[in-house]
Amino acid sequence: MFVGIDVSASRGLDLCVLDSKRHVSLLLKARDLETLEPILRQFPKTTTFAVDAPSTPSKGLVAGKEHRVAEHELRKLNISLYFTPRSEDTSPSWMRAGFALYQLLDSMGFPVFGGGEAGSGLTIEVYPHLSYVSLTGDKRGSASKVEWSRAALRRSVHGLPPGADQDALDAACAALTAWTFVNGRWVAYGDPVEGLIIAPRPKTELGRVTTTGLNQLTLDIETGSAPRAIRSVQGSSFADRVASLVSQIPVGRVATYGDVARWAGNPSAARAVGSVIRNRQFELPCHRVVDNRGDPPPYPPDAAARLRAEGVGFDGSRVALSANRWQGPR
DNA sequence: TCCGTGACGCGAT
DNA sequence: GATCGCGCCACGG
Repeated sequence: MFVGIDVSASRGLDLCVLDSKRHVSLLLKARDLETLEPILRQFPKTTTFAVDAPSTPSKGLVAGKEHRVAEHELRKLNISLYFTPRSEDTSPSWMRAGFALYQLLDSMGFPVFGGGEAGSGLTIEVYPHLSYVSLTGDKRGSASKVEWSRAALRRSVHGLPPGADQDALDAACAALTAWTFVNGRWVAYGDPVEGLIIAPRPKTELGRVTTTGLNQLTLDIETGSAPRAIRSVQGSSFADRVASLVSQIPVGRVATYGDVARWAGNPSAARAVGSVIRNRQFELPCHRVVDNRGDPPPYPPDAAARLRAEGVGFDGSRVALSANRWQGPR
């Protein structure tokens, strides 16, 4: 289940629920958080929430600026958005309402996604305007904002009431973005420390950051290096990220191709991970990367024996994944 | 460019 | 389970 929430101080909160087929199953407005809370508590643990509001105040990672890394990156792509101040107290009321919402969701067991593995049971920050741009590939032509929004959602969201206003559309857009997140069709902007903004993966390239963005950030997490305002290693390729990740799998642990793909920032590129590893087989501990069922790789020929020697537990000819799977960088 | 190629993953049978 | 089909995607020729 995918829940999008549009936060506004004056007009209240709009909530949209999408099922796995992206059909609107619920669309409502709530006056405030107290009104919404009992409804939120009814969603199952596998729900993914998407909130249209900043998840955290700025921490000053962008040198000399107040706004967050995500806002800095998006502005470079010509997408304007709210600037989040350094302190919660100086934030506008709708932002404070948003912070409270994230806090509530966290207490209910839906923490904010901070990099790493995408999936359900999380809360993501979204920015509907950005999602519309990703979906349509344009920056809104002559159409009015509502028309543009509705058109952007038409192909992807089913059962949207014709009378839906901008806030409702934004909530639906947020829910759709949650769907793309769980289904591996997303990109992230920003820095995990200052909040990641998730958007559907654009059909047309918005800018270089979209493709190199996530992994860079994943690498920053994994190396434990201090977060940088703007990732400096522009050149790091998917292959480099894969190599870096594989080389970090500890002795006695394994990862799946899919795991590596997710950590490298491209959840659906498991297959490509295989080809990258093959190209660099001699420089990597590639016996520690197994497939989804735990079958060891074809190279090196003694992969299984090596894993046993490292203490990895087996179930027949397959690695017992649940007990030996590496949890990933940080 | 464009196109074929896998050390994948998932759902259906 | 075991297989199969099909979608995915970074690479390289």
